[in-house]
Amino acid sequence: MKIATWNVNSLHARKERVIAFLEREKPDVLCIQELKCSDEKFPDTLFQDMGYHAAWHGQKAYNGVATLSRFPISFVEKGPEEFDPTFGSRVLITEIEDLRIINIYAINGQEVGSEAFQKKKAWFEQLKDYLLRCEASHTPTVLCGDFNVAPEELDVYDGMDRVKRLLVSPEERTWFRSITELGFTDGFRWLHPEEKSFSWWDYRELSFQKNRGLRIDFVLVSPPLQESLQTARMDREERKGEKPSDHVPVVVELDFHPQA
DNA sequence: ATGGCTACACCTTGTAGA
Repeated sequence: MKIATWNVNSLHARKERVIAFLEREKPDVLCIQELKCSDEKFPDTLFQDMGYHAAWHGQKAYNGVATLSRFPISFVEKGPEEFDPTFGSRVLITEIEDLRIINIYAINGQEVGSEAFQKKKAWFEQLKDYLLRCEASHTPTVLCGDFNVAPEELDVYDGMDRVKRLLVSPEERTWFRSITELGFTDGFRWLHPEEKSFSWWDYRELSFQKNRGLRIDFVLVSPPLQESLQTARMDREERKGEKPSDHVPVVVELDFHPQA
């Protein structure tokens, strides 16, 4: 199975790129974040015509997550009960046979110590509560999306201005670890323990050209899937050319076949 | 010290992103 996660920063603005990505990579599953699109405007027929089943949890202007799958989706849950609905459309659960896909878009947090930062903390606690309830560690589960945390120094460009501590603060890294400590393996890091490779670059200050990026997008897998990890990479090409998202897809291949 | 890009909305100015 080839599984990709991509924060597209507006599905409408990125439509052509998403189509081209699906045609080029042919992932079995694509988890999309930051749709910035209401449920009514989600282009489900477009994806149907391309051979993808889709589930989506949209919201006007902000947030929004969608999961596309070449396999039929047998279960859909939007923003499980653990999550405060005022935090926006940020979590979408789908099941493909015995495989559970948890597609997430973490709260950004705006500034360390701010009110939004406290919401980010609460959101991670809610995620942990949900993962415990659904016993994610004991079943084949993929937890992927935009975590808005760069968990290790290897995930941060050299010389980052640490006055701006958001995404790299010790607090946020603790929240990230509280999730991985449930038994999840970071697919990219597991396969590439020394590689400094990023999934996001700021639009400003020629950050991509200078490779001043962060790794904040992840495909995490539960223990039953860890040994099935085959390949993982950042689709860096997606940050080039006209109108890119500020994030690139993370693409992971698993030696796993969903079974009823 | 600030703003720097991009996208969206209550759309020429504010908000949020990361």
